[in-house]
Amino acid sequence: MKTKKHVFPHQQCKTNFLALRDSLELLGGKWKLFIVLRIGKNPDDLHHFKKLEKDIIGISAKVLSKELRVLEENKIITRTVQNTRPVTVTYALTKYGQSLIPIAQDLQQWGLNHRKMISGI
Amino acid sequence: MKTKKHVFPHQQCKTNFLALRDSLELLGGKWKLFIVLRIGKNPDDLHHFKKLEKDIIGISAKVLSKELRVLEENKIITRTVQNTRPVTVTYALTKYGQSLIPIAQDLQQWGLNHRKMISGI
DNA sequence: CGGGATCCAATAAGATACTG
DNA sequence: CAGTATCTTATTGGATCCCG
Repeated sequence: MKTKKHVFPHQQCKTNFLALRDSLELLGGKWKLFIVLRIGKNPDDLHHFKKLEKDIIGISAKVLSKELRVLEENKIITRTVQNTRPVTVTYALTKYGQSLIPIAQDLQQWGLNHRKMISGI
Repeated sequence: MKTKKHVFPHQQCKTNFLALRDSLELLGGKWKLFIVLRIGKNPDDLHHFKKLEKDIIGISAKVLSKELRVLEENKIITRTVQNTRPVTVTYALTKYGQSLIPIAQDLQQWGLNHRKMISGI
C-alpha cells in the first residue's frame, strides 16, 4: 500500500515553479543523473545491474535498484529481461531519456568550473 | 564542531564524475535553485529574508537560512547587512551565481516537458 | 526584521543476509 | 545474475520558542 506521498503547497503556484520542483525531485537526488550519464555515454554497451553497481562507485544495490525503478517509471530508461538461466537484465536509455544528457553535462561542466572557482583560482 | 562530513569513495574517480557529484550536492537539494531563480529573475528588487520566505512557498525559515548560508559560502549570492534599526539584510545573486540561471531554466523547461510527457500526451 | 536553538518526526542510506 | 528483506544509523525537515 502506497501512502499518497505529500501534497506540496506548491500545487497552488505557477506551473513553472512546479516544473522546476518536478525536475529537482526526479533528478536532484544523489544518483539518478550519474546513472543516466553512465548508460547514456556508451549507448552501445549492454548495461547490466552488477556492472552498473560496480561502475557507479559508492552506490549500493538497494539504492541502485530503487533509482532504476524510478527512472523506468519515468520512461527515462528501459529494462529488458532475457529469460536465460540465470536471467539477464539490461538497461538502456530511452530516446526521451537522452534529453537528459546535455543537462547532466552542463551540470558536470558547471561543477568542474565551480571546483576551480572555489579552490580559489 | 563540524564533523568531517563524509569521504566519498568517489574521490578516487575521474574528475568529471567528481564534478557532477559536486553540482548535485550543491544544487540538487530541494530549494537552492528555486532561491537562485527567485533572486535572479528580478535582479533589481531588494531581496529580504522575510520576502523570500513568503515567496518561496513551503520553505521554512530554518531551511531558508541554511540554504542562503550555503549559497553565500559558494559565492553564488551575496548577503548585505544595513545597520538600520532593526537591521535590514538583502540578498543578491553574484555575477558568478548568474551562471546558474540557464541551468535552472533548462531544468524547469525539462520538467515542464516531462509533466506533459508523463501525463501521457 | 532576521534569524539561531532546540526538539521531534519522517526519510534516506548503509550493512548484511538471503532468494529465484 | 539480479535483485529483495530486514535492521540500524544518518540526514532532513517541520514546529516552536527565543533573541538582538
